[in-house]
Amino acid sequence: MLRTTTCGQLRTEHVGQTATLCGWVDSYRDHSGVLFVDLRDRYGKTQVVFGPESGADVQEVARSLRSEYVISVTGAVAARPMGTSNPKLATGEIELRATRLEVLNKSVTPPFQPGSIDTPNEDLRLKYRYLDLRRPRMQQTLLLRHRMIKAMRDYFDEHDFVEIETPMLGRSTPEGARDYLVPSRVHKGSFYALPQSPQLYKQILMVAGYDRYVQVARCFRDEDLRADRQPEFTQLDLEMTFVEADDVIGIIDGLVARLAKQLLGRDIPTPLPRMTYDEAMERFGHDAPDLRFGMELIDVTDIAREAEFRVWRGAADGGQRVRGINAKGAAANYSRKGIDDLTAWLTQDFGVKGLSWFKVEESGTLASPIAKNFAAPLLAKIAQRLNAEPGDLLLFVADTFPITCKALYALRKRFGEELKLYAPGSMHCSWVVEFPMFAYNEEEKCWAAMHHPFTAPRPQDAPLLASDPAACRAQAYDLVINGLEAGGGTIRIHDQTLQQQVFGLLGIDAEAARERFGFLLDALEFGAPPHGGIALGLDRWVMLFDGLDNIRDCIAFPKTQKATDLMTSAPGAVEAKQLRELGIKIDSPAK
RNA sequence: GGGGACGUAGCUCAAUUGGUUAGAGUACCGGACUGUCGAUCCGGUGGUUGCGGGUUCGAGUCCCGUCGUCCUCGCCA
Repeated sequence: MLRTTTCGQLRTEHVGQTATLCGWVDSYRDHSGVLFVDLRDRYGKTQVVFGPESGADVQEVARSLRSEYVISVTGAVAARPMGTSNPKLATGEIELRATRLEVLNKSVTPPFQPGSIDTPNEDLRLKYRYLDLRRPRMQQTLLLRHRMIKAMRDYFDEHDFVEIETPMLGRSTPEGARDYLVPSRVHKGSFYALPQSPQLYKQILMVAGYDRYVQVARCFRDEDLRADRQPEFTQLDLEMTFVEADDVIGIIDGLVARLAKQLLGRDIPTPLPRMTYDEAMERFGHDAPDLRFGMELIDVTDIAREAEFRVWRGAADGGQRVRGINAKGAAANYSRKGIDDLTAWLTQDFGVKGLSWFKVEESGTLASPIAKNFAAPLLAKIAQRLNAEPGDLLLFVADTFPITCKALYALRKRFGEELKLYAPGSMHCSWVVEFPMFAYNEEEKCWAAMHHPFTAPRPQDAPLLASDPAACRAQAYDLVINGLEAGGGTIRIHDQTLQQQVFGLLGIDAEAARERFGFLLDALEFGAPPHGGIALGLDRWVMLFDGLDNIRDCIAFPKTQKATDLMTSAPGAVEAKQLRELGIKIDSPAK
């Protein structure tokens, strides 16, 4: 070992000992007669002192040290002189009085300093990721990530889960997200697909009798990125045999409580609350509601039917909905212009035709350009329904149910942030259950699976498959943390006949089903047990547990929004020879 | 594919309504300093304002295009 101690280790109890530290020069302060160097490694920072007793030679080398030089220092651990301890450092009571100094490696002047307070722009951080990852904040996150994965593995091991790896090179399935494809050299013109999730393999493992499977699984989806979406991400994937939805939910409840306690020192009572999909859409307009604050969606369609206001009345009479939210005390926060901006945003992003609004005046009356279109008793009804108080801002959308959901969900989310309706560190976990089996695809004029085609309907809803697919509910459950889908799973179909019926509804005929999932259908015929599972979005969990607002900060080497890696410049061109071997011709050459 | 924000010194930012030689902090270089810890003090280097066009007497500022980063809609079973 080149060191005896890390930079986060020494305390007053070590005073008098000799220690050798290695690390990066975080900062240096040259006072001529005495020099200070803060030495950093991932364990912390220790102040190293080069005084007269260090010797002229050592002092001279110390004077040449610059940011990010890698050095090894030996010296005596000493208590700092009275009044010079630094409470900001864990090692702030002591310092290392250097007697030996070796520069292990120099550094060119870094484009930004890992020890600096301000964070550089993200493109720079990504290009020099090795410098960015030296920042204590990043190290904290990656260490939390490690501890989380470790705790998860321990937890599942205690519950008899077996970790089994599944292939990265699989076959493409047209359902779901766009696949990342890998060309086959041996079979020219054929492609592997990187897994979107190990879904089919884990089901096969249940058929194979492994009873409880878990995997930290890398998954790939070639879709456009978001703050909480990367093309390459990690799932904590699991599957269980002889279980019902409650069993899977119960296991995850236990995991959530364990991790919150172990990683955050926080008590989360279980069982976690549950809400049906229908209730979530009605009360919050979304299947992953942020329950850290209220501001629920309120329906006023019945009131709209009596209104003079044509926009409302027309919508209500036409079978659409009029719903709104009460932004408590926000009337003063949003000027006429501010509300116009909200309207423009909702029009652009969600296709609403307009935004109706009222400000509640001191007298309790509703003020708005559209107020004249409402008889006084109706205004009173609206005020009462929304629990309006002076200073409140009431906003309404009159449109189809899906559009009112999207627009009001977005408004509610935005108000939650802008009006600071929840404490910064707060965390709320819950389940949304009883998802519909199918969503009708208007463009393709066909049913699509809400989760995936292997999801089992609730037993009591199985007859609806034939009569009313829209009403058929799945044995599906999503874990929601702070308004983010943190995981989702289902009980699977283990019966061949039922599976065929669902394929039929999805427009997958027998031949196509055999072509794509023949191996699974075969497996279902060989004594497939009832089974179900869930996949947790591990990157998102880290993000939520660490109070971050984007997934890139939870991943050591993430991609940009255009799915490139600024450090390695991936993706890049390949040699013509490589393409020839694969039998691939490029249509439009890369720039 | 659509909408939006941003791009100025190595870095973080400023620059009035289009108007003189584009500034500050920090980093970097040199000097001073024996207890600092975001050290301090003195001096200095550092700029094709992302790139390309255009409008104008004059463009960091306005317009068009393009590249990059981010946010977002579509998309993400």
